[in-house]
Amino acid sequence: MSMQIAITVDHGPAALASFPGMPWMLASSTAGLGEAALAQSKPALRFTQDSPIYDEGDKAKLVYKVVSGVVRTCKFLSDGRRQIDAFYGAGEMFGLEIGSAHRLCAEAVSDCIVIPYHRHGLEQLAATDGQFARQFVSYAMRCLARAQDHSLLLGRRSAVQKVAAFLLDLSERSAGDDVIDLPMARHDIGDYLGLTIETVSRTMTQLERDGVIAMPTARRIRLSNRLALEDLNA
Amino acid sequence: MSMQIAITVDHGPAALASFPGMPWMLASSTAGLGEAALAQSKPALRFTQDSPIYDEGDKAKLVYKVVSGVVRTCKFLSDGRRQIDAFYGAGEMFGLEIGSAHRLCAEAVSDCIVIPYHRHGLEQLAATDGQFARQFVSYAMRCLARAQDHSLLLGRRSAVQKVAAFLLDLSERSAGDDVIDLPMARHDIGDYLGLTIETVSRTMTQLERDGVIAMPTARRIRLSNRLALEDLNA
DNA sequence: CGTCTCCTTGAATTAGATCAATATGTGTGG
DNA sequence: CCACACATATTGATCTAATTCAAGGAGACG
Repeated sequence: MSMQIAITVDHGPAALASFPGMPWMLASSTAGLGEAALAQSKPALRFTQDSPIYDEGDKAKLVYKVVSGVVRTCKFLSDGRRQIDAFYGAGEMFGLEIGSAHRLCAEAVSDCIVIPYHRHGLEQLAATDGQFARQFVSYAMRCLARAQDHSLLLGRRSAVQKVAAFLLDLSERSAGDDVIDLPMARHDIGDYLGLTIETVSRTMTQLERDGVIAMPTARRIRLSNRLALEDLNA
Repeated sequence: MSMQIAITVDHGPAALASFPGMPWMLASSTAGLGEAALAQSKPALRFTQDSPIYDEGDKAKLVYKVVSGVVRTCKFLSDGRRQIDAFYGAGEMFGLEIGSAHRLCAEAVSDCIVIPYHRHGLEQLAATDGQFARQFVSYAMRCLARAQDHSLLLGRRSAVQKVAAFLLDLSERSAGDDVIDLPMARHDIGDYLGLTIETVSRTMTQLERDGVIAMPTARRIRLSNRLALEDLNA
């Protein structure tokens, strides 16, 4: 079911600035100039778990920012298998494209709220505001760095190394907390790491047996031995 | 051996514009404004096969454009294994970073000539010239798209699919020619696709047996049945 | 003509996938 | 609150694609 309800959310400058871990523009620099105009371009949208936000090939007229929840971008193969390209959490942007169409699809991992912006508006703003444009580039380059790291992970690492890196990455994203609440299912983790759910599960129980992590519940992970996790990836 | 000789090459606007398949700026838009200033910032450099251009962690003060030959960017793991992130051919740029240091190392796949530009100069130009800045973003986004495709390839494809996709990509880069002259060794192909040299070799001979490709020599591939190759990836 | 590097091929091994079953929730209606 | 259905997660038993280990070829170059 593709539940998509337009709701009213305060997303003026103040609200935007309050999102934690803001990785991108719209936070500080352009609070005066573009912010207001852009923020009011569209109401926030709510998506229920697993509902599509846009599909591969859809016209890419909007760019999104996550307010709450988690979004995944992915591609499907003809045989139904899926590769998840990235997860996006609160404050992160997704959906920006170089061409006219989306190259990946986006789906709600959990129930989530996102704010859509007109891509055209962003581009115009970037064209007139130099500082904004620089943040634009910076954002793209950071995405690129992430994608490169992901490639390295997928190409030359064992299942344990992949899972370890994934957990460390998640921990880092939640301010380095040792306890992680996984917003996504094993299936998602597998499709992100290029593994099956069974291998993900087995690997995690093995890490638990080795005392490297603890799993109070399937969705809650405690990094009991962060050093050991880091050592796995060298 | 790290052979790196400064040589004099005509790389003024005319020479630059003549590189085929120019994927980036400096070609058309800024021929008047920034081009001349940037082009004269440094003499072209020659690197011999397998010599390093920069290392992971080096200060990223320069950005490079390939004049001739092929360059690879890669990361090394503690166990000595290597993941090649990308290959860059004539006219392509590499070495642009978001932070102060290079996140990958760059090496000459074949003997090659590259032109270094001052990153600072590019950034300044981007700050003053809107059109240049837009091409800058466009370049970063295209790199991102490539990296995402690469992730998909590494995560969820079999050896044959990887090799097939690689050959098709190479062909596309050389204007869709059915005959490809591989500039890189099997080792490089393996490290790019997340496979061993043996698997790359076996896979290619299998493709040859199936009549999908022909290999007059190890480094020359003819795509005899492009359709079959494309079908492999669906 | 030998040496070195790169490529191919073969046999044995293994990490991870697949197939199949059981467990652990989690929400629903009685 | 319990019983049931349904999702998601774990665990076990094979199977297989790709790696690893080990020889041979085939060019390139002095």
